[in-house]
Amino acid sequence: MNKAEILIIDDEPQIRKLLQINLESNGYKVWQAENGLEGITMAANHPPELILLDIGLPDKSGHEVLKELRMWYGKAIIILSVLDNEDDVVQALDNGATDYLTKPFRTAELLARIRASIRRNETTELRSKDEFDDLSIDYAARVILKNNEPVKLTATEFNLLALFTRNEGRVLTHRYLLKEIWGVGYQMETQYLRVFVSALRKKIEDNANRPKHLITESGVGYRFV
Amino acid sequence: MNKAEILIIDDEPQIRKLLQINLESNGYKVWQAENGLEGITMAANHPPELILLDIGLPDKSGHEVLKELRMWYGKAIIILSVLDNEDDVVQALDNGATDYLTKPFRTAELLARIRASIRRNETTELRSKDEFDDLSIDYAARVILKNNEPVKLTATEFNLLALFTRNEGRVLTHRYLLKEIWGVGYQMETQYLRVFVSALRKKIEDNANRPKHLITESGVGYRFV
DNA sequence: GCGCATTTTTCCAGGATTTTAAAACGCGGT
DNA sequence: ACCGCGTTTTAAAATCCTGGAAAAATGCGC
Repeated sequence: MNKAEILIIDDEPQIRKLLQINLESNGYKVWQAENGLEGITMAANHPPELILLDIGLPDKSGHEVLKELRMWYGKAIIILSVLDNEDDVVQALDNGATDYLTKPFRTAELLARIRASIRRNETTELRSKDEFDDLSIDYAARVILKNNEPVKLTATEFNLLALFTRNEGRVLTHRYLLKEIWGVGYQMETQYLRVFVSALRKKIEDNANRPKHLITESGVGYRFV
Repeated sequence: MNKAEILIIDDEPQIRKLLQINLESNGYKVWQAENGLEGITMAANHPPELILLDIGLPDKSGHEVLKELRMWYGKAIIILSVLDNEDDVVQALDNGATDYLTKPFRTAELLARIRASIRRNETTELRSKDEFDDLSIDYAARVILKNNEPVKLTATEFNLLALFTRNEGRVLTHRYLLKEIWGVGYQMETQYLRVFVSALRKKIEDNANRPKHLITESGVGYRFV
């Protein structure tokens, strides 16, 4: 088998070095980033088979990085952390981490967990970019182009649109959209959706009164076409 | 969503009880087996969404059970063990275990790892669709195609049609249809059905006067063919 | 603390869907 | 051919849902 590529995102050079030696001697190709932003960029330019992510990064919390990666990166992300806090573990796993290991970790176990994660990769495939007619969306860079012109969206607007484009053609119910963007507990706040869908239509539709992308399914939800 | 089913294979009754209480209070349906053989049989007769497997079983070593299960069982298997032996972890993961937790485990973490594992199960599942002659229905996307052209249905119309297609060939009584779509208390409102069946026929039949899909069973109900 | 961008609330008009009511139809029996 | 009965169709009224505008609250960077 040819070398699987692994990206390490960790601010401690010693840890990176240690991981690099272990991984390379087991036939992996290793890339390194020393903070979250760099890691996201590298992953976007050259998506690896697996990401090892330290949760205690200097620029962004590892949880933030994890969430951003998970918007478009479908393969394995293993969290490494000095924290053995149960809340962190739960939060990371619920944000889409594949596994969570506490430092110091046992090398053979880490390698086995890496093998297990890569083995299960094949099924999931997410794109980091999408094109729809006059729209293009880059999930990693969080950039939208309409007729090749950049469109400025707020954070919530982008998240909502990304959720739609990831589910092209499907009806997404009000409950589902609210749960995904605002979290459980907001599932009754349908007025939020109206406001934000309306804002999105103004920005991405040729004619917001006659939307061709964001279609309302009365009584159910919305659909992106 | 309906309850995911989890099978516990563990010889210690206290552990099974503890797991059962935790899992059931989190909305899972729990099955139990007290040894490897029984576990394999139960999993074969009624494949669960996830298996919790103790590695220290009396009849076979848990590693054996794991290998046998993996010959045909594709979904998540989480290993629970009192052993914190690195070799056991590595062996289990390399034999196809989804995860490995050491007893005593933290409950919230176990639940999070279960959620993560079940989530991965789902992504590999196919989208539920049905095809009937000139009609195709995608339940998740809420899309109907007639001769490959999308047909616009209102929420109630779609729900009603989906109920019919899920029960192809069967006569559904007026009472049953009304209960499923409008709820108990509407079982006398046969008018509603007549109005909506008529609307559906206009949209999905070639000739609404001579329906080939939505057949009237006079005095009883309707049948989808 | 101030100013700006964004998110959360509120309100109401207009639109779409569901409900209600009534008329038209089809079919078997006489 | 006519009647009766259940079904289908139509169209109105009632209800519910959505979109727009804009004020209030919040968060964020300086």
